[in-house]
Amino acid sequence: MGGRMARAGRERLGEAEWVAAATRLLADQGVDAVRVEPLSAALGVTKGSFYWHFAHRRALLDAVLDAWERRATSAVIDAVETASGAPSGRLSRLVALIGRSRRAPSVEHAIRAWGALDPRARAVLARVDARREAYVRGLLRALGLPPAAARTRSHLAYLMMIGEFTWVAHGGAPAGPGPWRELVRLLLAGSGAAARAT
Amino acid sequence: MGGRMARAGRERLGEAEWVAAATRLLADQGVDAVRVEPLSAALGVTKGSFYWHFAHRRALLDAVLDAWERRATSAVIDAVETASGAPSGRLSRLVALIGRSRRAPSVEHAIRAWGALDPRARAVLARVDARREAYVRGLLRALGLPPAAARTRSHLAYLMMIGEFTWVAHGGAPAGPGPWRELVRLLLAGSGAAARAT
DNA sequence: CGCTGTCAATACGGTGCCGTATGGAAGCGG
DNA sequence: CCGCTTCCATACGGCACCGTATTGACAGCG
Repeated sequence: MGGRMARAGRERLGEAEWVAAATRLLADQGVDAVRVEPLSAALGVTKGSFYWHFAHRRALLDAVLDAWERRATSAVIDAVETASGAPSGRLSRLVALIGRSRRAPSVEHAIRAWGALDPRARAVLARVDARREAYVRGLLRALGLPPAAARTRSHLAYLMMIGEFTWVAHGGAPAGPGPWRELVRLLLAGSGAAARAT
Repeated sequence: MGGRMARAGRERLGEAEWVAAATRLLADQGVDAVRVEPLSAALGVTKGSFYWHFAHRRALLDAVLDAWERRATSAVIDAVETASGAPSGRLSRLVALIGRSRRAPSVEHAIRAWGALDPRARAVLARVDARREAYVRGLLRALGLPPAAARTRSHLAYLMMIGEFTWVAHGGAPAGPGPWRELVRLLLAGSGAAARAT
């Protein structure tokens, strides 16, 4: 049949490109949409290429999970950590970060939906969640909340963040800065540090 | 709508049974698992039966959405009517209701995941969410919160409920009564009604 | 310049599912 | 009994996708 005219200008693909494309597909069409043939078409190659890089579809999905776990655990916390200053500033900054960022929520939501079905996605989520929630709990402790309150409130805050991601994922309007500032105020209620939260 | 008698051994199926079975499948395997042939097998019939009741798969999915919307909205209304007494009691009762309920969270979470992909599921969610959130907002207003605070806090509370459903859907432990009581306290902080909240 | 490793195209068998067509079988009222 | 409606089985054509060869293009290196 017709020429495969050496696709002009296209570079050769590595595993990273496949994972990136798969993540994109995952974000806006869900796990079940990340299939090897459509994905190959999207990348402008055939699945003959795919099966050179991955043993099977599942291997790609696992690679997507791995990549996300690495990014999710480090990215946000690092961004906040490097921001200098007091815990209250970090908390506000962390919370504000939730509102911004355009693509991350949809990826995360897709993985959460996926986690309801797949044990491995579930395990990744468990690790990421534990880490992030522990971080928030530490901030609240540093801001003067007693251990019990820090624990329950950090969990409530984390649930809210999950809710926000889910909410915008199915079309809800992002909460905006106002509600998030209010959240910080509520979280610090009765801690003596409330007045100083920015 | 045909007769409604099904009792003994080999009962014939009506639209309701298909919707119920589809909802079950939706709850614990996601939308993409709601397929005609597996579903038929689960009901012990062939798809010849299915296509008598529904024009196509999509019609079944729409019926599932309709049924859920009716139940989801009436559940809130029931919570309103059943809980006698003061708004603070209603709020506590409503919040406590989130923790209990066994199957509802997984159905709701599945529909929320679905809503990220399908416009109709999205529309149903928008209506249900608007109703429920408006109800919470009304309670907060009745408890003495000014309009702006009632609005932002009801939204935060609603996000938290969504988060809880998602959380347990992928294996997280339910929050339990403690955090929910704490939530009520935080929501009413500075309203003058906080002390009277149960 | 051939060799070898890397990435990709083509072709194939197999599976699961959709939707249609058609022909009963079991219920009911005449 | 008949005939109509309701529910279900069987059989078929078609599509999308998985995973497996098998072969081809092209790079860098010896």
